Amino acid sequence: MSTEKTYQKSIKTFKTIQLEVQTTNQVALSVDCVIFGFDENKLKVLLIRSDLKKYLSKWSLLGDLVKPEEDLDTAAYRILKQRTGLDDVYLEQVQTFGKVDRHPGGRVVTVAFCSLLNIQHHRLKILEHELHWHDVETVSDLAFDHKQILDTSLNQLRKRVQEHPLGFSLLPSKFSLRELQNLYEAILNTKLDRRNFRKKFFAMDCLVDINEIEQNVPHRPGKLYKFDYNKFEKKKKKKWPGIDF
Amino acid sequence: MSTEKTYQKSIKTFKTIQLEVQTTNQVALSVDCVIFGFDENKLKVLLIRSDLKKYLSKWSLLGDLVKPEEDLDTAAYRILKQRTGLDDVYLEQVQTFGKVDRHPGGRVVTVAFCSLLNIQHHRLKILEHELHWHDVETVSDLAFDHKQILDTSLNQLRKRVQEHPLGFSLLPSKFSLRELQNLYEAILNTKLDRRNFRKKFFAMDCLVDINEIEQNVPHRPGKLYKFDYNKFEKKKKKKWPGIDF
DNA sequence: CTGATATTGTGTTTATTTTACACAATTGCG
DNA sequence: CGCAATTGTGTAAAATAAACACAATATCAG
Repeated sequence: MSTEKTYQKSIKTFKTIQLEVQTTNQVALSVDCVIFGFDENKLKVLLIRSDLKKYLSKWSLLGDLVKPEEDLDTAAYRILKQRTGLDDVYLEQVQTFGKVDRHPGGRVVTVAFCSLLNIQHHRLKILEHELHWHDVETVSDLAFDHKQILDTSLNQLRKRVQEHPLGFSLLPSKFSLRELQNLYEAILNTKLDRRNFRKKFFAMDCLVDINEIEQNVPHRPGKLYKFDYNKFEKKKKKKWPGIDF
Repeated sequence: MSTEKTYQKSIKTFKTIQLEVQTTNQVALSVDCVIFGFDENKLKVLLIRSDLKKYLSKWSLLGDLVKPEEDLDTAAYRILKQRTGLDDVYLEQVQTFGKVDRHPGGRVVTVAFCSLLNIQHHRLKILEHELHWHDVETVSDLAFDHKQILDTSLNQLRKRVQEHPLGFSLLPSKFSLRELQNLYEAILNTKLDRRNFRKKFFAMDCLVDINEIEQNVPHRPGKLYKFDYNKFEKKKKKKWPGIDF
């Protein structure tokens, strides 16, 4: 069942239970997943059409109520699995949004999760629903407070991707350095110096040359690499405390 | 399932759904505050004795259920106000903890907040309750999953304090450079080079010399400074995107 | 009041990291 | 076979971070 439908269901009964809620101090709790992808050199986010009356025709994040016997991250993984068929993706809690009036149907506190996945691997299940990948740079006007949640998640992603090797989840297992750079430029929304970028990653010694090259490019083809997590771990610098204002 | 179908179902099974919503889609939500202080050159955390039977004699964070008409941060501020009498402290959401079995009394999801306050200013109200400041380095064996919450909060504090001028909330408004360095060393649990530390802060141009010196120290007294947030904002470096593995 | 003790205040040198930048080599295509 | 596009490569300059020592000033003990 989609988030919206579940929401609706609980909303229908909201007024009746409101008194009870107030006396028991309980609230509805949901999880919303900000699912990032990378395609056509753009950072994308996966959205679904809201079927809530108030938000008719608006797009929203993928979410659902948390079940009573379900951990938060379990709920997030469940949503990912239901929507994309995937269960081995990167997933991380972002923040919790709990403004009293954030949901038109009543008090629903939501825990936002961020996940990264490779669009190429999961095209199939997407078309079944009213699901679409949206260019993050042009998204606006989402349902609920989902724009705020997206912005927060994107900011966090920008920060974390500079310190942790998250980006590789968004790429095919074989990739060229140009693709890698395009990814970073898309996430950070900036231009990076090509030579320094290459130098940085080669110095990390975490890219394995697999002796293949790009195919069907109208120019000199680049070499393909894969990411070696173990090598990365060994080489990454231990950041010891300084002040970095 | 279509919206219409959902609607019909909710009508037909109204009472069932009402019960279901109440028992399956709602959880208790609490806020726990990790309140850091700084005294005797140690980083401290404010804890209260748990009154839960299962956790008798154990210490726990300061928390309370979120009220149905209360925003999350409002709840956190309320707890701070109740416990310390303070309402102008630094407060930031850390993370949400929602393991199904984290609370022995049933499902309680908790949103952790971190706050920083100056112990000197708030000694008075502390003694009224079973409240104590504990050295963070030696805390262990807290009630619930509060040790995990503390660890997570401390890690986040360590990270943020290196990028933002949070530390000043923990100091008196007038402080010596030695006190400032002791604070950073306590938070980061490390030793810093004194000359480089001073150089760093003076280069930031955010410390105002107030022409006073320490009193009653058995050695050459240091000058006292106060922190100027506006100057800090102007001077802080714009961190432009790089990769920093 | 004098010497012992403790800590402040201060600059320079070296090493490391980051930035800026240009040209030859390889492929596809017409 | 020449044109267009992009890869692959290195070095010099600039900025930042790290290491490090000694004179000045206060309290305290006698």
